Amino acid sequence: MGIAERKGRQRAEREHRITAAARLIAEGEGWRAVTVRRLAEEIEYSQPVLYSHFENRDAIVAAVAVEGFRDIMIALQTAARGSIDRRDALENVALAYLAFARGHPALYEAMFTLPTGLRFAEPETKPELKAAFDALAAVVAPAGGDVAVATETFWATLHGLAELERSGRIRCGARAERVALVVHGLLG
Amino acid sequence: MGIAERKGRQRAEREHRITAAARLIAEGEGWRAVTVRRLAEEIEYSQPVLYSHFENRDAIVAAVAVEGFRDIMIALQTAARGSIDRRDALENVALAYLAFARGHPALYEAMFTLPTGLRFAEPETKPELKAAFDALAAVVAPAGGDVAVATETFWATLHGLAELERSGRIRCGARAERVALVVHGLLG
DNA sequence: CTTGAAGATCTAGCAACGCTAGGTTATATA
DNA sequence: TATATAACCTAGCGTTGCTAGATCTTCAAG
Repeated sequence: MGIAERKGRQRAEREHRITAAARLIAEGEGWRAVTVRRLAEEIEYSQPVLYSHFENRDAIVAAVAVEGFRDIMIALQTAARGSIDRRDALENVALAYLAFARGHPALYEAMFTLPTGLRFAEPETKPELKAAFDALAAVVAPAGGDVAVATETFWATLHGLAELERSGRIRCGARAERVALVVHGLLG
Repeated sequence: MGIAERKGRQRAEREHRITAAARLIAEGEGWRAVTVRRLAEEIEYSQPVLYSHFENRDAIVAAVAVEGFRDIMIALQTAARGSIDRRDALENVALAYLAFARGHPALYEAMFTLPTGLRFAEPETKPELKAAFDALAAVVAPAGGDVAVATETFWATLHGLAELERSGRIRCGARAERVALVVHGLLG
């Protein structure tokens, strides 16, 4: 009776094709180009099929965002692993964070600025979000003091830098200096 | 021949009524409720009239955003003026910034996350944006070091804190601790 | 005062959007 | 082979941003 399993697998694969298409289109033409009609055409099904996978368009964006949190966690952990000391780790993680935001702007937009209903610090918080936060906390932790507060502040700084860089409101050329300043503030 | 002036004044006033209506609706029901039809109804003109004032809907959002930069500049200057020393000034300005974002979420959204084409550090940068940046720089400046870099970093941190608070991703209860940490990092 | 050009405004409509009701086809079970 | 169920599609509703073309108003020249 593996027939139900097969159906389940096919369904999951189709769902993945939806988010993959959304991500691809968004990265190439912006989220405005990601319409339900376009996605339906892309996966070669009619529109109502999408609504059997996701409650609405925002839920599709949210699904992509969750994928993004998985990706950024890996990027941050990799950056942390290849570091020699604490200062180096903080700097590498910060630069990796900014590089991620710059390298996948549409993905980052889904994660932070588009209206997905993703929450933190709540019962139904997705494990992917928690894991990404922990990846940051692991680098901040050795400072002593309140780790949660320090991690939140570090994260906010990185997010702000990423956003203001993306919107062209701070000079991209001064990135290294700003990161150095942030790391100095955290260590001093 | 004050007739042309009168027409100009009336036009300017009508334009202001558009942005005022947009701001009001956005603050009350979110930017999704701010449609061109709705605004037209609000000012009691037909839709095409709006397009004689603004190129498209985004330009209306951008106009509101510019108003927002004027407002936040005033808020920051006021906070700075009522401070006794540098540490106090930094803390007051930071808290005022976060309070502004929290108090006018739709306005702040227009300023930072909605797709207006507002740029900084470019020839056509609006004076309102520059002034708001300078209001921050004035508090950061006495630190020594590269003022521009320090201001950009301070601003990014505040923006990140505002955004992550708004989206419920960091605990609002720990706001004061985070601000204290930021100020400490800047002074140390 | 009339007339005609210029400007201001509106009506009506296009294409595209998110989303859904209801009918149709395919599939598994009896 | 018949039937119930699941899967899927067609067609359409209401709304959106935006615009072409018609209409009405204003003002200067004859």
